[in-house]
Amino acid sequence: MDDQVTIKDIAKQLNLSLSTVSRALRNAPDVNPETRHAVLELAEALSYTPSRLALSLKQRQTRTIGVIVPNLDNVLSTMIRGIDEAALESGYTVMVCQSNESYGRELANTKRLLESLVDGILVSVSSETKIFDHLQEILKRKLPMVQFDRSSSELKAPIVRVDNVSGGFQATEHLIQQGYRRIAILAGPKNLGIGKKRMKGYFEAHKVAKRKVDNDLIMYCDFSQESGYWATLDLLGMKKRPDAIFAISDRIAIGAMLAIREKGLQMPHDIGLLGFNNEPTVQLVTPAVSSVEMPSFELGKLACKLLIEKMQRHGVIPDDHEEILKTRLFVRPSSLRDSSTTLAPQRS
Amino acid sequence: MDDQVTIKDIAKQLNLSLSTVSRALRNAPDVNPETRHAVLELAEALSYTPSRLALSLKQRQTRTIGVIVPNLDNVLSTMIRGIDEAALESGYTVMVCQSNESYGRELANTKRLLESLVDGILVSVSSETKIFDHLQEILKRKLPMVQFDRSSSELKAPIVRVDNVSGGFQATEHLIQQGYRRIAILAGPKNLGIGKKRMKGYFEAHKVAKRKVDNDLIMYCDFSQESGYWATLDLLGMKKRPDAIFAISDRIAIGAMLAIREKGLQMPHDIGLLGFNNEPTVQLVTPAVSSVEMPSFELGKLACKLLIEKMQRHGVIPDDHEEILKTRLFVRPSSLRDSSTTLAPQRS
DNA sequence: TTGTAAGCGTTATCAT
DNA sequence: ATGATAACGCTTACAA
Repeated sequence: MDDQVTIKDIAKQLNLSLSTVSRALRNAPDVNPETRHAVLELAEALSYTPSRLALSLKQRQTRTIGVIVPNLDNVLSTMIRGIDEAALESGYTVMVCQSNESYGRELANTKRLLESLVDGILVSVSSETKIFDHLQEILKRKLPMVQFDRSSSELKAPIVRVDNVSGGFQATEHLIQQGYRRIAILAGPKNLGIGKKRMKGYFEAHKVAKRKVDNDLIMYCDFSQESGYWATLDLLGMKKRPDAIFAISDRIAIGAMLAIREKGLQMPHDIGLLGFNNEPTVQLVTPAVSSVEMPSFELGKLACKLLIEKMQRHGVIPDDHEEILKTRLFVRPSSLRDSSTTLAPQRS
Repeated sequence: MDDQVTIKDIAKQLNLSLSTVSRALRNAPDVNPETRHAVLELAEALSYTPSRLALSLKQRQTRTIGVIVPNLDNVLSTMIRGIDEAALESGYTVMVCQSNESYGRELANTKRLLESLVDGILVSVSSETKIFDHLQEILKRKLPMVQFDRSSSELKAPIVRVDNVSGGFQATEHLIQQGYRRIAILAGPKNLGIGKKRMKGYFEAHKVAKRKVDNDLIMYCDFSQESGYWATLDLLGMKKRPDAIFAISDRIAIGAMLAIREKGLQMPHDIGLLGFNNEPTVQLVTPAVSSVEMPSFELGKLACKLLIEKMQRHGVIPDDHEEILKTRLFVRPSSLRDSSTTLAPQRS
């Protein structure tokens, strides 16, 4: 196909041995300055590029990190930016595989990464994934792995995530403080850890405020806007409808907003609304929607750094290591009923 | 690091030669069924994974496609999904490098991909990139390359993009039909081809309608929401202010919307607004903003298919090949002043 | 300071 | 039907 320039070509033209050229190229100490100069010059002239393939095969490491994500939404894109940055800083290349929320694709991707001999893997588990065999296989091969954002306790690998319990607590506490009394939660898919944790915070906040939770106000749904919409219509159709809704993602919250609008209810007066992720969109709708922000960029960066540490200093990071980042609540008009409360600082 | 299971291990345990094992594994015709069976069984038991590295080195092809993108925004994420799908269908792996709109990063990424011996490259040029040396280098090495979405005529490589002139035309024509007379354009960065083309459509629509363009209504800006905001404030501060704004991206349009709101003007009555990309956000703001949609998923998929074709059948696709997809206008309340016009079909 | 040769995991060519 | 050997591009003892 393409005639790659190799060390051989340089050696031949300069009447040197392969080893000498190799050494010159890598600035080894024991090589004649003139020789080195000649080699470097010719390499430049031929626009020689070392073959990472050969190098990797030889050294049995690729300096590549595989990333498995369920999609490329706003939050994950930001995390990947963080991952990218950390990887670049340490001279690693990142290979992103996106499973489109499908178990089958995640399986295929994992296989690919395993074959490609990546040096380590960052994974955020697809919401659809219930079987972890393929990821267990990674561990079985002793390939360093770190979970980020969405994680599973079935996998014995370090986790970097936000404190979802605390995030759910912040959200619910705020709603309670605003005088809302029947706070519903749109909790996402029933089996998803992230949802369970945010819901735990929701319960804790109620407990601290000495309030009971009405179990009818707990609604499971998909992660889609559609699903948030339908779940909310259900909620609003109840005889004793909720006076506030905490959605565990902004996407779901937007769906809820559409349903609320359709029913002609006013936010924040008739009903309060609060989401999670603080995506740009929630600032633009009317009224702007309150949301819990997670430090996505930092989270990605940290996860990657942790993985690199794990890769380079084998065994230093225990498998049950958890790195937990704080969330931050952004209060906006959708949940601000009590005018005596001041708005939290907003992003520009 | 990790003790990979190789063909050698299998050969040793079965007292076979490497070649036989290799053949058995690949279902070669001339191998004893019993032998094959034994090999396959042991391979399974040891969870043997072929080394793509060794294979690639041998065959001088990686079955990997490198993708260079300026960022991972909504549009590009969707395109990448399309790319992914096409690649998967043909058994290729995709390696996405995101330059974060920075020339330096794009340079580093290109170098990496070149070293990694990808079989082909899909590139969407960063808006900041003015020097194309690194991409020229790709061509110089005869590495198959296809440009998608944002492209440069300086690069002699096929292009897959939408018809931006026609998109700009659709947008402007619609605004004219709605009775707007002073239509401003937020044209993005001055040197960007995509902006120039959409603006060309803007001029053509005026010409067809036999209207003059007031050059004061042409505003250049960044691709950011911020920039759209400030540019719009400028526009609205003019003595003869525009009565409609066509923004060449939704991000910019949202910025414009914020400025319009701030000035207390009503859409679509006082001023019309229309964006480009049809991102989910524009449907959610009030009023919902009209936008020109480009078929991002299909575009990515097509670009990838074209690249694969170019890789597999060398020389069949000429370097000046252009694949041009149609845009589609979604009319929403932000630009719907004339109530006799019906709304175009919306997405669910 | 430079050269020789073995090896990374695989396949292809030629023998047997 | 199976085996031996060279090769892909590079590094690295060891030797000169």
